Amino acid sequence: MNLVYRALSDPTRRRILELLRDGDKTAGELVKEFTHKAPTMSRHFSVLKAADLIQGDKSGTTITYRLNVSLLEEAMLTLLDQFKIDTSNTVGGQSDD
Amino acid sequence: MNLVYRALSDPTRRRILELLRDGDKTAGELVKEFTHKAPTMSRHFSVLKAADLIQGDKSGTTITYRLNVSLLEEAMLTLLDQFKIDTSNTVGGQSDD
DNA sequence: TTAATATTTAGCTAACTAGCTAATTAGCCT
DNA sequence: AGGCTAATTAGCTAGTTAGCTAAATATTAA
Repeated sequence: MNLVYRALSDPTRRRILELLRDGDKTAGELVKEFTHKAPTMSRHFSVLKAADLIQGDKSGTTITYRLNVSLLEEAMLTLLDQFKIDTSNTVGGQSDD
Repeated sequence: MNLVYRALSDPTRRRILELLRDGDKTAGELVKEFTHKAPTMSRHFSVLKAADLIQGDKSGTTITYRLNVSLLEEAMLTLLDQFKIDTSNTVGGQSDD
């Protein structure tokens, strides 16, 4: 869980996750969306992978990254639960406590 | 918002927030709950204050810290929203855009 | 095998962070 | 004023992190 917090603590990594919400992207496509150099982005990818928030599928020389939606959701909900926050007053939420 | 992520990225600070969920506590009371020295804890308090997650009320020589529940909730919900997570379908849900 | 491309790893630096001790500020009490 | 307590600020160190360039790895194409 700590890896998830660490992963989310960087704005570049949060932006990567947002971009992947709109569909899978290759490492190169993601790099183009930022001003950072490829090696810098690569390390961000591995931090996200370590937290299990994304997953990379290698095909030939390109790696396509995919958001691990369920794990991100789970992480978020665990986070909410940790602070006992009731989501019933938001989009589609239901009370349970 | 970045300050919130930064604040949440440290386990000691998350634990402080959890403790404050159960009621207000003075700086000294919080210090006793950890093995860290007072100055270390004090800096954690100021990080949490900078993110507006807690609030300190000084009365005499003691400072009572209180969780800023609504801001924590808001931060969490903004977080969920950023990743377009629907809290009604919990884990393994469907996409919606 | 050589070249080209996609991506990562290695190795560096500057900036940041969390911990510490010592010193400081501020209020209370006699 | 002087001492006591609560808490913070100052200043240090060790460890971590995010950025870079250069080098390595791996795959495809000629």
